[in-house]
Amino acid sequence: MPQIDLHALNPSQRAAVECTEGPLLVLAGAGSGKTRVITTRIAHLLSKGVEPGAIVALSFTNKAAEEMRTRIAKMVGTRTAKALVLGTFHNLGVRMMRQDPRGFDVPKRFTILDQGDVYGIVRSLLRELGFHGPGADRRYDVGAIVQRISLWKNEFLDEEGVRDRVYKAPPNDYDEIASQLYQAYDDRLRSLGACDFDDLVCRIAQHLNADEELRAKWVLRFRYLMVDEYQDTNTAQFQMIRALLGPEENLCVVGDDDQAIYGWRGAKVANILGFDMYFRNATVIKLEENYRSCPQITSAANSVIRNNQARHDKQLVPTRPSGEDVMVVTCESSDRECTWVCDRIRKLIVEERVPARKIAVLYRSGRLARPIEGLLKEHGLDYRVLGGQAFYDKKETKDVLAYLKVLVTPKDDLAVRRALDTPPRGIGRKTMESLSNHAENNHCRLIDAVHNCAEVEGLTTRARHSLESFSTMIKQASRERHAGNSVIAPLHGMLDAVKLRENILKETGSSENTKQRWSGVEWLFASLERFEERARGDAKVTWYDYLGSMALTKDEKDAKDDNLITLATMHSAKGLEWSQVFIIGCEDGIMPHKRVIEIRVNDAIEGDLEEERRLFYVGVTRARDRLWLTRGAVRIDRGRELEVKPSRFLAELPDDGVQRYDVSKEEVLAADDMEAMANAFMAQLTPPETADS
DNA sequence: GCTCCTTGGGTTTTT
DNA sequence: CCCAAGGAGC
Repeated sequence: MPQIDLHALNPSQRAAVECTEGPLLVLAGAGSGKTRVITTRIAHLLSKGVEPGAIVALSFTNKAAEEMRTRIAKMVGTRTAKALVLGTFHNLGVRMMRQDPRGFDVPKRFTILDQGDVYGIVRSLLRELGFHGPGADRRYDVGAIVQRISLWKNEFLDEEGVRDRVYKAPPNDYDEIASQLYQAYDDRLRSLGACDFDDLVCRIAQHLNADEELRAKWVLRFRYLMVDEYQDTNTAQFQMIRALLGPEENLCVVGDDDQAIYGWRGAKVANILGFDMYFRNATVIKLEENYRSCPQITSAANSVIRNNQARHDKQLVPTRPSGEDVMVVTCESSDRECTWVCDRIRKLIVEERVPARKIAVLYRSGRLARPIEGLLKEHGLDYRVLGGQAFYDKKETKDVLAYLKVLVTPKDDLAVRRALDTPPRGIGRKTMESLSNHAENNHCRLIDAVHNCAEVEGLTTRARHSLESFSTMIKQASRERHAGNSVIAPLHGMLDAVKLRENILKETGSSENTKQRWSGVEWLFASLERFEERARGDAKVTWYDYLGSMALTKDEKDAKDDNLITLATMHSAKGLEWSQVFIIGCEDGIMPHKRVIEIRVNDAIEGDLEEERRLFYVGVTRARDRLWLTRGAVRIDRGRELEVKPSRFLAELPDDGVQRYDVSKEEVLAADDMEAMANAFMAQLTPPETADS
């Protein structure tokens, strides 16, 4: 039995661990030991004899889930930890669908689309429906449409519901177009036999709610549910949880409404704000003791977040002794801000001997990182950048994966299409159209149309030749694969034949960039090899499993061990902490962001000032020991210079424990020092008649 | 069909 | 200023 040291916990933490029955809301302030409570609670359930397979713990990222598993494994052993149902919402969704495809109305072997696939589909629908392409009056932002479709889907709207909502709202091109695409998009996914990420949650919720028998089956299996980062759940996720809940309602949610920063992608703070209204018998436990930051920082955080209306009343109570004051630093320009911050970092590292890994620069938008990156490089300081662009998969990885899929799951039309597309081989829109027409008319897959290209109508000789050699290549590789019982050599062969590497080289230009890109491909091959090794030992492991897990996992090379300065958006900084933190660009228009203050047509969601404040709060609470909030009086934005006001959140900081500091004045002050000293000298000779009070 | 240039748009991101 | 997508011209 696991050894759990309950005495290492404070009273509220212990209460959260020991409250195992019925609905429980744990409001876990920043730095309050949340993960520890979750893991200990699971260990406690196990020690009471609950089957590991009956405990479900859901989180939002693979990383969070992984961390949970490692920490639990340390307490209860790897064996037991493995038996827990522990993962992301999407992960659990896939597992359930795989186990019972019929129940959830998906094909036996459905594919999972990632962001890039979805963009591609919406882009081609836009063209097919005449919104893009010849005769179109303007170009539309694909992302704005994808976002709408996703938001609507997560609210379980059908076509009619969407029309209703759009009809009621003020007229907006994007709502209009997205509503017209909504059904077509869903049809397209079904004809592809595919699910997007939203489906993995929505369909579970919908089918469990519609089918009591199906629901009963799953409810029997899962007896204790836990959800981490509950403030980030959306409507679909809430419905999924609710549907999995048995009559005992053993649901423990952990989160912090003050750190809800994903409203723009559909998260509903209302889920956590209204938890104790929805579950009337819910226990509510607040974890307010903060083990992370010094009192100056917690007090700054408290003082800012107090200004939000919609929140559970709570505070961060510091447990650490007094430290350094929070610094609010004003510079005359964004350039000066950049040099000042980098110089301060250099001093921290060189003079104060602070390890680089303890330092972070946080910002509202990725663009602000660039000048800092440049200057850090000049100083010879190494850094890593979190968040930013890498969110939809790297092109080259997806290309290689497409060729792999053509080999192992050739009925995947999207993969065939992608492989045909890259690198360019004289097959364009026209040819592609002829192929998919043929496939549709003959009720076959795209790959069959390629192999039978002799029968496809409307092809140029050139295109036909190109298709023939593609087809030969695939067949040859496929033979090799079966002969050698491995996919690696034939895959390499294909990639060499189409000169994919050379193509990447040509596209990227800079050689450093190319090296980096190709290293992603090498990583992929290494993972392929590991997989084949595993599959040889276990016949149940299939390519289908591998590809499914690829769609849901990223190649995150954890640079935790490297001693690097961190640059991060405040969004991607959530859940992390550093000893020394700089938050740059503390200006109105940047933070809060301009688009929150003034709404634009392609914004699907109304800007939320309170969410911006929460984001600032998240940034502030990342700091353990020292915090600098910096801004410029002038910002160089897209080549033009703009006068900017200080962030309105700076005015919400307390006077105690905060020092305001003007970089330009300090320089002036240095010059003025002489004069000040002279004055003091004079004052000594002729004391002032009145003293200020 | 491919390449280069124009055009328009620029917040945050996980699965 | 900097990037990506689409269209014109080859």
